[in-house]
Amino acid sequence: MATHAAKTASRPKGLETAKRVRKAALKRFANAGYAAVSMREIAADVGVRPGALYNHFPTKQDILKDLMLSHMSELLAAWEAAEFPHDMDPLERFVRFHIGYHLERADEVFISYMELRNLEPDNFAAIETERRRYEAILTSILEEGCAAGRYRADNARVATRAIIAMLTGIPTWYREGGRIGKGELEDLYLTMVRKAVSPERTDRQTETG
Amino acid sequence: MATHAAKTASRPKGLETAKRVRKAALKRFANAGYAAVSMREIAADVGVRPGALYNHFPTKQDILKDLMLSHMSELLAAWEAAEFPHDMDPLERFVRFHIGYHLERADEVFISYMELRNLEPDNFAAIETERRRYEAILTSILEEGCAAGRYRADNARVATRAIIAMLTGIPTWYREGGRIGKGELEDLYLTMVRKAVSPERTDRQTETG
DNA sequence: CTTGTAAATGAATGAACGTTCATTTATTGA
DNA sequence: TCAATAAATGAACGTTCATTCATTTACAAG
Repeated sequence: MATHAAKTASRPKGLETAKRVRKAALKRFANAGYAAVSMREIAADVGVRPGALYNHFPTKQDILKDLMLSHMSELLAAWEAAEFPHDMDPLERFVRFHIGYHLERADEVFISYMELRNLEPDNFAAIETERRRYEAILTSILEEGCAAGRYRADNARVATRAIIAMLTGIPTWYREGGRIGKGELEDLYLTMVRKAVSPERTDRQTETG
Repeated sequence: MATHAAKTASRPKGLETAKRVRKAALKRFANAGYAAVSMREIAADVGVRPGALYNHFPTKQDILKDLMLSHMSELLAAWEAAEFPHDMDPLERFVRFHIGYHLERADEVFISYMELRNLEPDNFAAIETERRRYEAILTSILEEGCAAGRYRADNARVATRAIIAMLTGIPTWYREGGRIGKGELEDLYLTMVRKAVSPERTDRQTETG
């Protein structure tokens, strides 16, 4: 019996096509949103007939799942592999890494938090697990820094979300080649993040009132 | 001649129906995304046949435009109308207002930055104008505070975006009735925001390196 | 009580959707 | 060289889509 669908490609040409499908879908999903992109559009980008896509991905949903899952695992792998000057403190490492990676992979990042609701429950849960793993990196950094008295965050989990939201918002407005350079951008955010979790008192306004 | 479409309703029953359409579309768009919601679903929620929707909105796109434009103008109006203790400083006013409003109107807020790409160019431009107006409020607060020496932000426009991204991220994870109360949440973020733009030096790590 | 018209119906439009599949074409290992 | 099968085709599947419109129903003003 010749099973028809869901058989993942294996020969070199097939792997090449699958890669082109991922690339085309990534761009389309990032620009128009998953629900607004048709398999026909992706096929046209790849230069293939719609039916051929099903030699490489069993469903449209699986393309999205593939993109999001591989993004999250590549994000975590990139953090593990990242190299920094030996005297750079952990918070600076995280901020610089996060900004750099999110600017490089803007489409993947965008999809991974815009299209969460288009994931079926199982796929959604898998992504959420990875996301929490990434957040836990920053939470640990903050907690250790607080324990050592270098930082002060009243609630490390909340601070984690605040910082990540702040950094992840960058690609929505920042454009390379504009007024602000990438290094300058990193410095600006690093300063704000450091101050936000600094141990120094700055709430004089409320006490003098 | 009986013109058929795009005639906005006027009688009491029609205004009532239009309101129900907005309400149903708001919930659906927020939960599933504009592109994934059908006019048939909205009509079913309202308790009406699909064709009847066109007595109140000329197209599906106009429903989205209506929701987003009225959200932005209501946001700005709410800021103008907001009342605070007379001795509360402007930054605290903004932070508390923003968090409170965004938690109250989570669906509207969510749509207004998730569905921007589903807006036709004219509608998109109109929304962007309002968004910039809102950002300008915070930028002014920061610039005046910096001039007075109460705050220090190396780049007020960047700080504005950082703070707004940080605050706007709250509704993606915060749930009322959970471990953290709304007042406590506001306090946590207020502390971080104040520190992030505080005039005090906190970059000892880089200097001792 | 009639009349104008707002509002809703019910059925239909053509187009687009994701997916299937018998078939053809291309490539590879034996 | 040839059988096995990966990969792509082209056409079709049933379904759903946003929208149109002639018709009916409901209501408010004269």
